[in-house]
Amino acid sequence: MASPSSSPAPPPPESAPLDFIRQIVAEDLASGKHPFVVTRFPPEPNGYLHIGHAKAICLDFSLPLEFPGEGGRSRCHLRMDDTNPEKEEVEYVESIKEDVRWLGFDFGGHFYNASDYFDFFHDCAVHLIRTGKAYVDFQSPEEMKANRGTLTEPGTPSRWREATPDENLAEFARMRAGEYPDGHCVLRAKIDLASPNLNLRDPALYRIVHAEHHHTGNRWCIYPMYDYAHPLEDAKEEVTHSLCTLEFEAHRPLYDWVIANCPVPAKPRQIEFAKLQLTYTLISKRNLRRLVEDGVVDGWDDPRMPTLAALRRRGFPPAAIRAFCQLIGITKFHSRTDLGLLEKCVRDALNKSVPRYFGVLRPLKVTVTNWPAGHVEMIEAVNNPELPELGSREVPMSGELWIEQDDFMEDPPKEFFRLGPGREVRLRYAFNITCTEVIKDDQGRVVELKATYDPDSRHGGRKVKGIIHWVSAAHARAVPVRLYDRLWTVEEPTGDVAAELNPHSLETLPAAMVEPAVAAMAPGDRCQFERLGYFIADTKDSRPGAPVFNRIVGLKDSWAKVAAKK
RNA sequence: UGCCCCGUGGUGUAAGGGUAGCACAAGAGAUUUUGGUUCUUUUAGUCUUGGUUCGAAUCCAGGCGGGGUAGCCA
Repeated sequence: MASPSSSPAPPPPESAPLDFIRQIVAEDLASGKHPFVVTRFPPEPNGYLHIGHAKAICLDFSLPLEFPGEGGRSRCHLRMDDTNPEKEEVEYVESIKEDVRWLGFDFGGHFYNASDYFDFFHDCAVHLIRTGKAYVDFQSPEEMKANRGTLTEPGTPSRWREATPDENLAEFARMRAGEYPDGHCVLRAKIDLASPNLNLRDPALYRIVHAEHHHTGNRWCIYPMYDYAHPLEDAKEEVTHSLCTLEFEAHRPLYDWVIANCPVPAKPRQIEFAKLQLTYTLISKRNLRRLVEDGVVDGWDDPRMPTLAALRRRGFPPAAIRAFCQLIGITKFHSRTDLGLLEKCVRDALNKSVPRYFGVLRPLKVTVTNWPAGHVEMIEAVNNPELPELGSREVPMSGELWIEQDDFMEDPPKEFFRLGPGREVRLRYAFNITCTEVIKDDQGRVVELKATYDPDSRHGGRKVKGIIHWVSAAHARAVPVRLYDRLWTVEEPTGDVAAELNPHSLETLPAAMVEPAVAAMAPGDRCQFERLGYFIADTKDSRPGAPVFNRIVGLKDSWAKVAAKK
């Protein structure tokens, strides 16, 4: 399938100051604590990756590029954290791989599944039981919760807490053998029921789940909990720096406890950073799932979604997302980044890479009354003023044109530089025209303009302030265009669809008029429609010779700002 | 309510005892056959109160504010 081009992440510039995580990594390398670094990106295959994951991916995968270490052995693993058979599906695994590759990162042969370590987890559990550090608890979930205590009071021990290692070993074997139904008992760590950190009040290590696992099938009916499995996964892979988001901070003592009490080949260090939040955007998987299931959007890859699949389809270049992630930095405090910064990164990437064409979104007919009947003139137009090597093309010009409705005002203010009755503007790369007549329909709507052109203005002519784009009506091709806007109307959406959803997040224009060259664009091709914005031929809905366009992002529009002030 | 983490221009972030810097946004101007791009420029900040120090955004204490945390989710 055609997919908007990807490009590998280049080695990063060595100018930016180091964030606190990079400082730690640099120190660990300098001190000789580690000869090279190993990181990992460990998504749970239960949904699609989103822009928040991109922040983590860029961090995890950039570190080995920035700190190659001894013999260039630094690396980043891609690992499916698939310890919950009830939530995970194999189809997500492929989309996750695709998204990581699309972002420009290479995990080489370092693709792993936590479920490949199930035997190891089991052996460690047996070790914990033997050393008296874990026990099988038959309390119901409700009892366990009640006996966990409160924020101010310690928990009370389960009556199974003092069972002997042999008894626990036997019970754990029964759990594993499938002798008990779901929820009948759990394996718990024996740590400290009075700990001020609730995570240390004898946390569950294993639960019984009789469910088929997408990767291990029916081999297991007990599954490890995140807090137990994750440190073991990291240690197994000899990860040096295990980076995760802030909500796992309180879990770190448990992470360290597992590492300290199990026979592991390495001692990874967990470091937490703040997850990404964006204005006008809801990122959490739970919310995205709801939008999809409720039909608010048209699937996980609806271009209004913040999933990587959607951003790809929307036309965001991976390099822009990488640049964005580098710009926002890594910290430990909660913040919310301006969505405009992401869009700015997208514009920057596209400005310097993509050809320009003429396209008229909302066409208004202009008849040039003094144009020689039937005459067609080929006009040379530059493909990208930033990239002279992209050359130029010829655009046909005739006496009947489409221009943008927004480029005409019947009663324009003085700061409006475009067309109005009696006003003169330049048709970009072509001629100056002067509006001589405004034709309206029964309801008083402007339906056509008549104008005269200045034949001497082919390569200059009178200097005018307004320059507009245009398309020859006889040569124009009609294409569907979708204009996307932010999904939410408030800076910090809560997910209240009725109150906060942007009713104009998608506007579909069935027939925009574009110059002939545009019709030849292949799915995934991007361009700028001059003066309007950047567009991509949709990879899903385009047909050969009949592209359907998505607006990636609009151009900066300083006229809109002036107009808004009035 | 306990414990833990965190507070720097509007926003995102540097500086980790010695000139508060950068980017985005906003404003002004220049250039421009895209009201784009580019360039110049202006505005604007260390939560608070004490303490240590010749000197504190930085170290210490209290306060205030924000966040996390009591799944057999991750």
